[in-house]
Amino acid sequence: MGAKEKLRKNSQFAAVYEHGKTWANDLVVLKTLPNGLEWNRYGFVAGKRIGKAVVRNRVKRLFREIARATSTETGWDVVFIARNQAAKASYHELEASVAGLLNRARILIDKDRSEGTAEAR
RNA sequence: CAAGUAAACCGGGUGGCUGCCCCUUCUCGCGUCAAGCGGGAAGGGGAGGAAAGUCCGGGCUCCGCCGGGCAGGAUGCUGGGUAAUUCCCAGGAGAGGCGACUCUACGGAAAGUGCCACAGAAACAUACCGUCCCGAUGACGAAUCGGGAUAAGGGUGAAAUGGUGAGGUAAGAGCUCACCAGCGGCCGGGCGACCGGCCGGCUGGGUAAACCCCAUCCGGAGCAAGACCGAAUAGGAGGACUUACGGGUGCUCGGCCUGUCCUCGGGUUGGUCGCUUGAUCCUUCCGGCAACGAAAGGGCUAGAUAGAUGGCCACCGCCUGGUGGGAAUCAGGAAGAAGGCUGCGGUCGUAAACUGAUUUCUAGCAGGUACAGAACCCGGCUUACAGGUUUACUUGGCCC
RNA sequence: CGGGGCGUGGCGCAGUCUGGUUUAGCGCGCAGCGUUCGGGACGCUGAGGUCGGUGGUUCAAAUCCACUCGCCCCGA
Repeated sequence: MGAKEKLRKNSQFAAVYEHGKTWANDLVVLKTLPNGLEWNRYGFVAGKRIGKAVVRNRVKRLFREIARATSTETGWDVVFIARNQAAKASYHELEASVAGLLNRARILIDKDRSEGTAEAR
C-alpha cells in the first residue's frame, strides 16, 4: 500500500467525516465517500481508549491487511474506526465484520459471484 | 533434599504462502541531451530488557557577548569512578535478620525565629500531691499555721533534665563510687567518615520531609531544536521611543552592541538535511579490592513521518490442569508368612501383595505462551513482566 | 517535548496552604418514623468514608515528603 493509497491529512479525514456515509457494528465503524480517483484511499483510526500503543498498532495492521486482501469497487475513500471490542477480536472476526459492512455500502465485490460469471461466459 | 540470600542471563523455534519500510545492484515505460517522473526484479538489513514512565545527568542545536549582586532550584556520612548525575563501586555509622545478607532524605538544634494539641503544677523554667528539718499553738503524740531544705516517690504525657546498683543524708540529690550512655580534651591508627585508649568536670527536651544556617553545584530552551529549498498571503493596523527609551531568554547593576521593539490582523503548515560511526559493540590482555580505565585486533547493528517487521497455515518447544500406565523413595501393612533364637511359655521378624503421600518418566486430551512497539542520541533510576537457565553462599534435615 | 490540575460516603463539593482541638463536615440522594385520607413538601432520627495506592518523617498525617496508579487540561 503506497503513499497515494493512504489518507494522510487531517483535511482528508475531515472531508470523509463531514460528507461521507457511516456503516457500523460492534467492532468497527466505516465511513465512505467517493473520491473521484481511479483507486481507493484508506484511513485507519484507533483511539486511545482502545488500548496502549501495542494494541492500537495491532488493530491498525489488521485493518490494513483486510483492506489489502478484500477486493472492492474503486474510487472510494474509506476510514476504518476501531471500537473497543476490536482490541480483543481475531483477524477472522474483523474480516467478516468489515466484509459485512462493505457489502451494505455496496462497494464489495463478491468473489464467488464474479468467478461464477466469468465461468458462465 | 527443603527453605532462603546475592548476582548474571534468556525471554519462543522451524518451514510454506502472501504483504510493509530502508539500502545496494540491475531493468522497463514516459522524457529523450540530461535532470526528473512512474513501475518492476534480485540480494541484504529491519524493535526491547524494559523500546514504557519521562524522574535525573550529559552530548548536540539555537538564544549576540563579558563581569558583579540578588532571587530561585538541586544535592547532603567518607573516599573513589565518570562526559555528568539524585547514578555506580569501596568503606564508616545506625537499624533488621539465627545466618548468607539487606535497608537508611545519614550535615547543623550552645546563630536566630516558630511550633509542641489534650492531659499535667510545669513543655525554658517550674513545684500539685508529697518527703524532711526548725519555730508557734497543742500534751513530748496527732492536727493546724509560718519559715526553710529537696526533686528520690506518686500522678499526666509521645516526651518531665541521664540509667542500674551501692554508699551517703534530717530527708534527698552525680553529693560520692562502679559499669553503661552523652559531652569536652589529649594520645595512637586511618587520605577520610570514623575507631581504640586515657583523663576531666559532671551533664538539662523534641521538631530542620517548619522557616533557616553551613558546604558544594546550577544561564535558558528544546530535533515541533535548528539549516536550506519551494509554495502562499501581506507588504497592513495600533502603540512605545529618538540627547533618551526600548531590546539583547529570571530580576537587577555596570560595560559593550544594536536601530528598532511590542500587540493585533493575515498566509503556509509541502520537501530535503539534521538522522544515525557512537562517552558504540565484541574478543584478548594489562592496571585497580571494585566501579572503571589503558592498549591491540575485529564488526557496522532499524531509521518510519496517519508513522514500517504484519497476516494465514502446519509442525515442534515450554507452562498449567485433570486422566491412564511405569519406576523410585518414605510411612502403614491383616492371616503376625518364610525363617532365626529358644530355658518350648515365647521372642525377633517388611521381603511381597495391598493402601497412602511425594518425586520422576511416559501416552493422549483441554487451556495458555507474559510485560510491552524505536521517533535526535547516549548514561542511569523507577515501574510492568508468563516462564526458564547458570553461579556463589546461608540455615535446617538425612546419608557416607 | 514542556507545563499545570484533580482523586475525600451513591453524586457534587469543603477541610490540606498553617499536622492535633471534630467521631473528617455540607448539599442532593438513600432508609425509618412523624405529619396527611394518600402523595409531595416539611420536621425528627439513622446508615453509609481503606481521604487513589505503597512507604517514610513526626508523639501524632486526609494534611508534610518520596515513589507510584488513574483521569483531565494547556502550550510548542
